[in-house]
Amino acid sequence: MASTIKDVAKMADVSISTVSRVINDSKPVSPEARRRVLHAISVLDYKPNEVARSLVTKKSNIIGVIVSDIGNQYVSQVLRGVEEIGRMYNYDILLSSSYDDPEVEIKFANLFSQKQVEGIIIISEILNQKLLYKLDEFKIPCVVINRFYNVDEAPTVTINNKAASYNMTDYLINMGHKSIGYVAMRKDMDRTNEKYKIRGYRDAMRAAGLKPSTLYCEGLTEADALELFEEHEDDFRKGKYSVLFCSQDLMAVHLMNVMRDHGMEIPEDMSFAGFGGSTLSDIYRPKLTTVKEPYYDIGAVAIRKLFKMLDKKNTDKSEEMILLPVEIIKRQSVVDLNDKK
Amino acid sequence: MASTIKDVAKMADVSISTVSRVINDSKPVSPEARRRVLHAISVLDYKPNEVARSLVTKKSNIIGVIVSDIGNQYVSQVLRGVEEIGRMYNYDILLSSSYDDPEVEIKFANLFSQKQVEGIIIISEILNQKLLYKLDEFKIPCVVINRFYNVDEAPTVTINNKAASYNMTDYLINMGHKSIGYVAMRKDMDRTNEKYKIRGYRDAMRAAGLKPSTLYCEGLTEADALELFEEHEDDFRKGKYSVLFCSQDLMAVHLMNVMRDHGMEIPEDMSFAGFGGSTLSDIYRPKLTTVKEPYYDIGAVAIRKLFKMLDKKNTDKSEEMILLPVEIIKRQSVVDLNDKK
DNA sequence: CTGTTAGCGCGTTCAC
DNA sequence: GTGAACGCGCTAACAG
Repeated sequence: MASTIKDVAKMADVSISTVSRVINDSKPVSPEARRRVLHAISVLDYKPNEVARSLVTKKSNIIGVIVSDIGNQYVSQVLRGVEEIGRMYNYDILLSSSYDDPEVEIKFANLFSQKQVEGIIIISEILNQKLLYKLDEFKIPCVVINRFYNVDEAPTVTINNKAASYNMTDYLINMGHKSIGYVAMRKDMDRTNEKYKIRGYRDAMRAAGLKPSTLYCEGLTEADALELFEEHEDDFRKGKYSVLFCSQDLMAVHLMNVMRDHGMEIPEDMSFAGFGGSTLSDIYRPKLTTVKEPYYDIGAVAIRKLFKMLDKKNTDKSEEMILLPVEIIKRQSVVDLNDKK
Repeated sequence: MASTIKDVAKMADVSISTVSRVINDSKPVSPEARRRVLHAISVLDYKPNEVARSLVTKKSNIIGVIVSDIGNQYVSQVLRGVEEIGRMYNYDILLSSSYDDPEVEIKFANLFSQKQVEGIIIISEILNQKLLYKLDEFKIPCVVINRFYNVDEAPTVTINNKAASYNMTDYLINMGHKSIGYVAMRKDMDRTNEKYKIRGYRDAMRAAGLKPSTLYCEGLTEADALELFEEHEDDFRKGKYSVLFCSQDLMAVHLMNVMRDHGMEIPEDMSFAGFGGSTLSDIYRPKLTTVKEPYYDIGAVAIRKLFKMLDKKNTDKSEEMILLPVEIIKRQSVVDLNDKK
């Protein structure tokens, strides 16, 4: 059995209050007593029981994080930021993967509240209103990180999808491209931030007097890419598009693969731009021009926001949305048509 | 303020003991009393405070996981297994990234022990004897997951690196390759499991009457790959090797990139095999033949082992090593030389 | 400066 | 079957 505050008190021949005082440095203690306590602590290798402490102080120093899937690259990058900043403030992370099941998320919220977490961060693709409602009911502060949805019920950290998409499109135009196709996920349309990305693309095209054209893809698998390719093969061969701007890096890579499999040269026959800034975009050849999302920063900002809410629980009720800047990474997957003139 | 057991007792007009009994189903309670308690619980939306509970039962239902870097693909895949199985047993995961700093790992071990975690899983590249010693001192059960080191001080879950490497080499030989080069990380040699991989390769080569040849690479970056290429360019051009078996997928991919950049055709001029089974290996073209490590299973088995240790703390002191089977994934990066005959 | 006391919320004797 | 009382390990008044 580990030693308790009592053991220390006994050995140092003081009361437990005095021990508590030197541990927390909460009240003045005579040098002599402090010395004896410190000595006893080191001899007994005493470490305060945080559970008992939490019970009385009502501070667990734990943040609950509910993610869709920890195995997801995007999620783990964000989590990195959350974890590191949390650590700076002496907070631990209680982690759970919901696999995007709303009911499971609610179950976790319950569990976490029972474990007395002080706040919760949600990294999820789905929008779980019921969960937010529940958290509000529990009075547990909460910050949402979501690539897809805009949430009004809680502070959210994300990027300005529309501006990012606008800027990338603008860049492509500056590279001399006029026939720019946008590849979007069909299943994510309407309900998600995808629509903001598309809007940015369309706005940029129209501002340049060009005609936007969107292709829809069912999912993120290679098969989905193949399907999209076959559907539009004629257009691709005829050179209807000089570049495809894909709403996700992975889709761009799959499409490049498929086109190559069908004898097209990349980027000569078709330029590509992605969205995300995944490590894959840097490893693949040609290196993919893409919109780099600041994953780490998103996590870091989110937990900082959470701490702020913890501080002044009453005042800062601003359920704002924090938008982080993105970076357009210019690589070889986009050919400069200006050179050809 | 959330309601407590007292509130429930008051409303149900029973003592807190009775409430506790129906919650834990620990002792018989009259149907009538139970009904009233249940009703009060639902009305008050009462949920037991797990912190208070832990304090008295000495069971936190929390497992601490110390990882090198949660942003690492390998780590997050393993964590998935840990998390999911942990959940099945109603355990939560307290997560922290050490970034491979031994001192930080020890700090976490202390923190975790103060938070009364019941066990700890370590997913790290480094071998931290001091940490293991400390955990032993705390009497906190611990399982180690390590791709590189063999640990004797605690149960370890890993794969049979030597056998895996042997089998892959054997496969390459069967594909008609005779001049098989092995690419290893220099910095990981000797101290790590890398040596087992090399041994497997060498044994397989010798068993087939072939001469092993190892090339050393400094690290995992593209620059490292380039350096290795330049160092051995002559050999590569002269066809000294028909295939390179790389100790990590990423290195294989970087090397393929570099060789292509220098005008070589892959896999025509050089076949490639990797180790890891990363998602990248399936996305890259040509798809990479590789040894697929069962990341999820490794995590799942590790936490199961931990639970076993928690069960019968005294009996199961076996500090064994659990080896999981791997799979050789045959893809297009290795050409079949037998066809050419 | 210090020790005594009263809880925090809950599980668990031990009498009734 | 049930409730009163104690204690888990600790912090926070409260007197002194």
